Amino acid sequence: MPELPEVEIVKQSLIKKVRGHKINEVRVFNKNLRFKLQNGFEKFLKNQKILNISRKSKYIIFHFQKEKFCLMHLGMSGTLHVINKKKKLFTNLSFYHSKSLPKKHNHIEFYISNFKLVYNDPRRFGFFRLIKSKKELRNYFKPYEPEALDKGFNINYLNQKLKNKTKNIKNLLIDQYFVSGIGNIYASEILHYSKINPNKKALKIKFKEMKNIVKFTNFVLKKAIKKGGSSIRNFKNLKGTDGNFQKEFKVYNREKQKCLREKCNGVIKKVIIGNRSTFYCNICQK
DNA sequence: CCGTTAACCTGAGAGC
DNA sequence: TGCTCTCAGGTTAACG
Repeated sequence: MPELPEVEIVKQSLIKKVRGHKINEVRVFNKNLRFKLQNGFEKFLKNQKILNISRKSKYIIFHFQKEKFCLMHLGMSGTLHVINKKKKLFTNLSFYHSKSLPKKHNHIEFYISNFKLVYNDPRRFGFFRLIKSKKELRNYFKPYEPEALDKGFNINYLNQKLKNKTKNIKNLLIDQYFVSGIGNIYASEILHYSKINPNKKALKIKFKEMKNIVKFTNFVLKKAIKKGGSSIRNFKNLKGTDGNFQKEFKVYNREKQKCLREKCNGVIKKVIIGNRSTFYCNICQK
């Protein structure tokens, strides 16, 4: 479920909670996630000190000593829960939250200091990947350049790349190999700010519209981070409180409601593009 | 090579 | 209550 802003909030929470700590033990209950956990997963992580946690597009990166890393992708339903050893303190500290400690779908437990970090994922679309060198890390993320917030995602990049693309701009924005970090919610939001119809062919995008895509991608994603991400189901931060950006959606989940653009009398439409729900105003998005 | 579709999974919520 | 149906913030193999 999380897109770049939500993953960023998870990263910030993890830094506060686990940076500098050692992983004492790892227990795996189900290794069949989106991809099967690599052999020796537990052994690789045991006794590793977590030097830092960073984020690239929708990935969390755990940094260990001797240039070892572990990537974590939350897929659609991956959540992390901090559980203190005394059971009564179990529920509050969760990066994603459920009203009580999830009983099902706890697939991995990381024993850290005096608590455990639990990876829960009902749909099992999330995955982990062990990385054994800086070079391997660089290579892994090469196809995901540029990230939406990188300087490389700029007007020149779009100008060069869009002219031979026949597919629609909305599908292109959520294509992680074109630009990484944008998902289904923020693609609709960015295109509304940019006044571009999501069905518009990429090669028909004008120079001025490209400028808007760059500008509003930055604007929307950064504002979403500032607001703590979007909580439309159960996304919570470390303190167990909601993000607030869902209150600022211009189009997402607003089918049949009035367009919020000033002086626009449009009504938000919902269409399916590439199997995903897409929201837009057919008056001000051309 | 490119673009599109279906598949991978489970659970929440709507409608009846 | 309970059944059936649709939908979900992601990724990618397979197809034409």
